[in-house]
Amino acid sequence: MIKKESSLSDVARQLGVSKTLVSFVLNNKGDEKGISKETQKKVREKAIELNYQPNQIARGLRLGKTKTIGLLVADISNPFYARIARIIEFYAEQRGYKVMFCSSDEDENREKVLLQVFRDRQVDGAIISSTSDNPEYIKSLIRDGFPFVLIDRYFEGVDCNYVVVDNYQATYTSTNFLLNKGNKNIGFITLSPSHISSLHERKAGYLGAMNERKLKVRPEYILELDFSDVKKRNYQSVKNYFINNKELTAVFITNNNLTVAVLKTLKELNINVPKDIALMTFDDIDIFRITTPSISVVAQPVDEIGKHAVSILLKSLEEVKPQFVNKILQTKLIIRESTNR
Amino acid sequence: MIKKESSLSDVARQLGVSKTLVSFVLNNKGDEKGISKETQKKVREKAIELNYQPNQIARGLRLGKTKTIGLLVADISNPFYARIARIIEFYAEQRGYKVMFCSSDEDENREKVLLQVFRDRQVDGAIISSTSDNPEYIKSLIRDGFPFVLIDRYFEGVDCNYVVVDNYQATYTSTNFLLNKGNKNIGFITLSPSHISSLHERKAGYLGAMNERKLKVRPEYILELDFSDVKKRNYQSVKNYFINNKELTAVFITNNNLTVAVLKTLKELNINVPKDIALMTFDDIDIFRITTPSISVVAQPVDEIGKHAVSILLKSLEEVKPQFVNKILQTKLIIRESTNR
DNA sequence: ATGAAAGCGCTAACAT
DNA sequence: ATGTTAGCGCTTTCAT
Repeated sequence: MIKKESSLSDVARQLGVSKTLVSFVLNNKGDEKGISKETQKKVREKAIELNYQPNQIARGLRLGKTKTIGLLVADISNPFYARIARIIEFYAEQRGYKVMFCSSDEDENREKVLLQVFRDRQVDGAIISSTSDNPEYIKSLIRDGFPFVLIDRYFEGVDCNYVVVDNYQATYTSTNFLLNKGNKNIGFITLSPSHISSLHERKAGYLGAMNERKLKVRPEYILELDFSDVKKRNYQSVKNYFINNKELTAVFITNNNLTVAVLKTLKELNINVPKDIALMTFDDIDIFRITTPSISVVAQPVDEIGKHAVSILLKSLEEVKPQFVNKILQTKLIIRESTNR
Repeated sequence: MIKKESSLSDVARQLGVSKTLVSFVLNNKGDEKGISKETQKKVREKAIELNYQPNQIARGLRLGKTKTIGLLVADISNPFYARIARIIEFYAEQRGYKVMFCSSDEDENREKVLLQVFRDRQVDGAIISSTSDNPEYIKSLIRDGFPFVLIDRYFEGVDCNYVVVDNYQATYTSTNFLLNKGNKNIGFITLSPSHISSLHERKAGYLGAMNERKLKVRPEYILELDFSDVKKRNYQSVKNYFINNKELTAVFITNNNLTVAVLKTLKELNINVPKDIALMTFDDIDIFRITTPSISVVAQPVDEIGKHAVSILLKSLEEVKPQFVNKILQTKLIIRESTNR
C-alpha cells in the first residue's frame, strides 16, 4: 500500500514532453543533447514538485548495474568485521554504492549459496572474506568474470584481487618479542578450519620464530578451536589447555573472539595475566585497550583494508579487462600490559 | 564482462516452449496451471543444465518487491548494533530476505537521505533505530505507507511499529540497586542528542529513583557527551568530570561505547573500580564480561529485539491494512564485580 | 530540439 | 495444456 511514487512518465506527461527528454535532463545530458535551457528548467522544477525519485531497480535492470556491492564475512557481529563493514560502507557510499552483507559462519557451503544470492540480486561485485578450502570455486568466479576482492584471506596460486596483511611477519615478530622477553614455552591458540590462509600463516610465523631459536614446540602447545565451539561459547578445551600446560609462560592467540574465550577462562582459573602468563593477540579492538591488564596486540590497518578493498573493487567494475591487484599490508605491534613480565 | 547468465527465454527457446510455461513451472505453479508432468520435468532439467538463476532485479521490477530490507542504525560497528544486525540477518534470511545496512552517525539529515536511498532502491521495508528529533518526518513515512519498524528508540504519540525495552524501569532498578548498596552520590553519564527516547527514559529512571529517596542530583553529576566526541575519542570532558566530582561513589553509564571511554579514562586517572567508584552500564556485550573488574550491566534481550523486529516488519509487508504493533521488552540486571563495594 | 520505440528479464491476465 | 502479450520504469538508438 505504498503511496504511488511519481515516475518518469508522470513528469513527462504533466509537461507534455517525452520520457526521453526528461531522462536526458535529469541525467545531466540536457546540454549534450541540446535541450533548451527553459525546457531543462521546467523539467527540473516539475521533478522537484512531484518529488520524483528514480526507481533504481528499473534503472538497474536496464543498465545491468545496481550500484550495490555485497560484503561476505564469517560473522558481521565480530568486532573486526563490524569495523571493516563500517569502513566499507563509508567508502562505498562516497562513490554512490550501497552494501548488502551476510555472514557465512565459516561454513563453506553457506558461503557458496550466499554468494549466489548476491549474484542473483545482481550486486555489481563483492568483498569476500572467504572460508573456502577450495580455490576451484573461487576460480569459477573469476572465469565467470564476477568482480570481487578477497579480504583477510587469499588463496595461494589463485590470481585475483585481494587485500590482506602480512600475517607471517606479524606472528614472527610477535613471537620474537615474547622470546626476547625471556619466554621459552610459548603456546599458540588458533581457530579451525585451519586451511584459512591468515590462520595458516600466523601459525607459520610462530613456528618460524620458535624454530629459529631451536625451541621445541610440543604439539599440545598448539590448540585449535572449532569456530562453532567459540560461537556456542563452549570453552571446555581452553580450560583443559591451561590446566594441562602449566609450564607455558606466554601464549599467542590468533583471533579476537578466541581471546575473549581465553580471558574468560583464565579469570575462572584464577590465572593472572601477565604475572602467570603473558598474552598477545590479533586485532586492536576497543576491548583490549580497557581490560586489566590491557592486551598487547597485532593491529591490523582496518581502515586501509576497507579503503583498498572498495577502491580495487570499484576500479575493477569500471575496467573492461581489469588487472588484478594484490595488497599486502603491514601490521603494527602494540605493546601493552599483558606482556609485561 | 560478466559471463552471460542464462535467462528464462534461454530455457524456453531451447525447449521450444514459452517463457510463461517456464516461469510457471519454476515458480511451482506447474500443477496449478495444469502443465503436464513430463513438460515440467523437462523444464526443470533444462533449467539445471543451463544453470538458470532468476534475475531478482527483473523479478523485483515486475513484482514491485525486492525481498530486501533496510537496516538503519547509528553505527554498524557499535557491538550492540552489530549483534542486532547479525540476528536480523539470521531471521530475515530464514524468510528469504536480504539486508542492506547503513549508519546514520546520529545525524538526522543523514538519516533522512539514507532512508530515501533505501526507498529508491525499493527495499520492501526497513528496521530503523532513528536519531530523529522530528516525529513529523516519521509520520510522513507512515502516510506514504512505507513499512518500517523502529527499534531501540520510538516516538511518544506516534502510532507505528516499534520494539524497544523498558528503559525507565531499567535505570530505575539499577539506580535503586546502587542506592541499596549505600551509594548516595550517584553520577550519570549519557550521550547527546538527548531527545532520543531511550536516553531520555534512562535518565528519567535514574532521576525517578533518586528523587524517591529525596536525594539531590547536582547538575554536575550528569554528563552529556556528544556522539561525535565519542567517535573521535575525545574524552577530555570525561576526565574533567571525574576530577571535579570526587564525591561520587557510583556512576551509571547509558551506553556501551561511553563506558569504554569511561574505563579508559579511569585507568588513566588511576581511579579504581569498584574500590573508588562503582560502575554500571547498558548492554551485555563480551567486553564487560572479561574486564577486571567485570562490569555490571543492564542486559537487553538482543535476540528478542531482532526477532520481533523482523517478524513484525515482514508481517506488515503481507497485510493490506496492517495493525501497528508495539513491543516493550524487559531488561535484565546482571550484577558483576564493578558494583561490589 | 525533441520523440518513438525497443528492450533489460520477469510475471500474469487473457487468450487459444 | 500451452502461448501471446502487455507492462513494471528506465535508458538509449535512431528518427524527425
